[in-house]
Amino acid sequence: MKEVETLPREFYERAPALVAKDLLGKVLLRKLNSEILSGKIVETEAYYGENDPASKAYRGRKTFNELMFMDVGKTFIYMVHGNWLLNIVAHLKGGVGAVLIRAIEPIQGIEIMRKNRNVKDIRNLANGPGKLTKALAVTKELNGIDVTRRNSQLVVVEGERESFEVCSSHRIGVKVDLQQELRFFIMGNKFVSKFS
DNA sequence: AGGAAGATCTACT
DNA sequence: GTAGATCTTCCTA
Repeated sequence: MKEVETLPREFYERAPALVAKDLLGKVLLRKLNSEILSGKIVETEAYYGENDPASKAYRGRKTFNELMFMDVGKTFIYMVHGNWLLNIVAHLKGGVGAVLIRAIEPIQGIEIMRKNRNVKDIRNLANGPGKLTKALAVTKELNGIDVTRRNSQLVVVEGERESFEVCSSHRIGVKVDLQQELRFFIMGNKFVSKFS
């Protein structure tokens, strides 16, 4: 079997907004027992630190959010409204931040995702941050794992070479958003949670 | 102990 | 398409 190259750690050592934008089109790969589930990342959001009221790191470093202050390229997973949300830590050296993965386009293991989600429609499998984690069986157990390590249960790899247009908007569901638009998605992709 | 939280599902118009 | 109930941690009092 051909080895897939994960994205290098340096990829995540940049401003969260840049990383969020560049993660579009990459492939999220979940190894579950002997099965492989994967999907193309089509929607992301960037979160910062103490200047970002919507960020979990807004009120400073705590035990539950310290991953956002630490090594880039690791997962940061937490529960909101009964859903696990998957972030990848990304920031400049010494900075704070993470990128929320909001939606993927299923590629491999679609039947398993259907089972995990209990829905038929492919478009409805992973077109939202909580749906995607359920489809890929991502929970707090995977918190803090390194997505740049080839043998992690969750990794991010390079996708197909293809061109697409990136759109941006304000982040979804946040009470107080920043002026800058920090949500990014692939224009016209059917698996984006919502447009506008 | 209580409530807020980056959401989702269901049941309607 | 929209509104409302409900999902389950973890924070803050």
